Amino acid sequence: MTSPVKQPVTAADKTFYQLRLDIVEGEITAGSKLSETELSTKYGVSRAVIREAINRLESCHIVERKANVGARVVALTADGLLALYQVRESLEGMAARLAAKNMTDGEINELEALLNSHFKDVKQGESYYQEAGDVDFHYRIILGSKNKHLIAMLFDGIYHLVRMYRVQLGMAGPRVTTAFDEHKHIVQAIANRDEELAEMLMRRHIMYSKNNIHSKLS
Amino acid sequence: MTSPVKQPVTAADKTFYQLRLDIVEGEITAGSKLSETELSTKYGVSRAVIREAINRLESCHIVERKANVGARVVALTADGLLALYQVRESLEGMAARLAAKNMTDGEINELEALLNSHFKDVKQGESYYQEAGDVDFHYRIILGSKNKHLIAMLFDGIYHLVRMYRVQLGMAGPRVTTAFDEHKHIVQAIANRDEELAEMLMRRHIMYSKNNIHSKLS
DNA sequence: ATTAACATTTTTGTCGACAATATAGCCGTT
DNA sequence: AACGGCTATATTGTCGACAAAAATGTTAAT
Repeated sequence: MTSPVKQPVTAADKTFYQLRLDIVEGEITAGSKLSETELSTKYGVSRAVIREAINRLESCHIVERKANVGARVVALTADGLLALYQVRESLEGMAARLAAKNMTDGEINELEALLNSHFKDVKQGESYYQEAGDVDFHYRIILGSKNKHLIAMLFDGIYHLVRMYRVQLGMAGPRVTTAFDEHKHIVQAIANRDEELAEMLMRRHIMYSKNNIHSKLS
Repeated sequence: MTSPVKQPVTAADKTFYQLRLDIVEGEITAGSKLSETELSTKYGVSRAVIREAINRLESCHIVERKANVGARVVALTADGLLALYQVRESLEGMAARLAAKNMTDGEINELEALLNSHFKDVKQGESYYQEAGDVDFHYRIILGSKNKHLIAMLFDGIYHLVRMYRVQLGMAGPRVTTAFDEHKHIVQAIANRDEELAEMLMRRHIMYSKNNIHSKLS
């Protein structure tokens, strides 16, 4: 299988990834203006590649641009986070449904193995599960949907924005113990090829996550 | 209310809209290669603006680009259409749910009025309902969700692709008579603020549409 | 005849400069 | 002092040219 994370080949690619990283990780602060000339000197490339990178960031809804004025990093608001999670609930719910339909038995076995390894970590009190494990879990289910559009929307769009909120509003990772059980039930539904249940459980899982985060904001 | 269809201001904007139109309407045939120099002479603009237009088309998944090779218009396949409708079912279902929650009473009244005017047209055997009416109906519900991401994904992404399939695979418009009843029930659910039902009916409505189209393909 | 390597040509990627537009500051008027 | 218009300045939009990479065509060797 070809890795879904394609590595940059052109300068505009590299600049795009770097710029996105710097924004998501908060080095370039939310709401700030993106000056093309300034960035071109900072990243050591021409204005043309900066423009292309900014255009792509605009398509991801990470920056907003006004014609003849310039681009700004999006502002982070509670409403924005809510809207994001509404979309995520919808798309990942569908992803779980399609995964129950389209994942191979081998892929499901791998998913179960992944979950077992997480279980051991959680039991030992390790924090590994906190970030990468959760992402990996959702990652595989989304890929398991085998739906190109779904995969692109979530990986290229939603996930970076969600991470941006997580990092910059200083939220902790996913709720470790309870989330693990939810993951377990989702995998069970997928293994049983129960599309309806898989979607429903995934949606509830994300709703819980949303409520958890929303409570920390207000 | 400010119109959600923003008009082009810069040359790159205009070229992007024109190019998208030419592709969706089939003047530039699906699967064909997009030569930057060729297009720049054809549209009478510099290669830079063509490049920007192509980049934006790539973000919409209307063209695919390989680094150092070029861009091609996407190929239309039955699987691709299926994937599209899966996403559409998910997103528009959520849009209906959110519309039931967030639309104002005034907006709902307008929606009902729109449906009534369609009803008269359908009764008189007019074909107005065929295309624009259906689009307008879905349009308003999506806007009624008040969710920025949802609106952008559907309007900028999915809808143009769906139309591209419709036009180029020579499908007729929506199923007039039965679809009308489905629309009516969806509006009823929204007027009753029944989020659950609104989502479910919208999903079924799109599923029927998918099945209708899929049967014509095979 | 097929293949491999090389040279040629075409196409994309990148750059710096110019043109057009918006922003900011200044001046004069009321 | 406040407001309106004007000028200056800075930033974005567009262009043509150069560099780099891939595709094509040609030649030579097996």
